[in-house]
Amino acid sequence: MERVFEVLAEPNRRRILDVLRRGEQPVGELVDRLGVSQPAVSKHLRTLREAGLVESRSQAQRRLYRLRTEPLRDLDAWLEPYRMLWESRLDDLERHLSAMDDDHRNEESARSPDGD
Amino acid sequence: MERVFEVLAEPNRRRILDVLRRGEQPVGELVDRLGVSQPAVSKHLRTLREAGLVESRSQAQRRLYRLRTEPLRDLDAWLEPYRMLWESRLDDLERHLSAMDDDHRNEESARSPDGD
DNA sequence: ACCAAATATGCACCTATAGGAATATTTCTG
DNA sequence: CAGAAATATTCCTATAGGTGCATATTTGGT
Repeated sequence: MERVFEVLAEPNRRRILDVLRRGEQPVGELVDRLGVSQPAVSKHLRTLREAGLVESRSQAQRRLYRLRTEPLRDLDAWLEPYRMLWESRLDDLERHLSAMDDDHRNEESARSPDGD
Repeated sequence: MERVFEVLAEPNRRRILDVLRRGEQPVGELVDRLGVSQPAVSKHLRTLREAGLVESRSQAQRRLYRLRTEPLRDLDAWLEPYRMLWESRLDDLERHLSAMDDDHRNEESARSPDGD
């Protein structure tokens, strides 16, 4: 999980994934679309591959890269408990309460029933 | 978006968010639970705060921190187009096709109608 | 006002990483 | 096998980030 975040933190890598969302692409295509040097793209692809975010196959001298969704599913899974927070509007409630009167409150309303 | 990924890449910061999911907490509580030095926790909290992932209010000498879900919603939104890929099982299809015959395919099947 | 408690900040050190330029590697073509 | 096309790797440098330690800051109590 840590690695996935680190890898996705790089803007050009996210751009690569964006492009690959449209389908398999050779490296040169990515170089053209991103306007980044070929070595830089290759390095990012290596990083992405090692993180399992892309995979490649060879076609003559070219390497065709495509997306792998598995790590993104992990990310989605990581996000899930947080998603529940805003979907249940629990955070809205919290924010509302604290916005009303920030100084005089104590912590009663802040702790969920599931204390520890 | 970039910043959110960078900030979430740090394991201790994710652990902080995990704890805050249970409700507002003072810094000392986080220090105890994480087993990380107090200055380290404070710095992480600062980073999280600047990224909008937490907010704090003062209660006497303590600062109570709580989660902010907004950046996580952004992350969720970023993830959405990718989620569509695996939910529609499009990625399975791609992988299947390329597994069948890796060498003889050309790029017709790789490009989406929305070329650029 | 002074001391203690809780938290934040500054500094130094180390490690990881992105990018550029040059070069190595792989694979096709003839 | 030679040469070209496409991609990968290496070396270098600059920069950012995490941690520990010491210290500054804020706030409450008496």
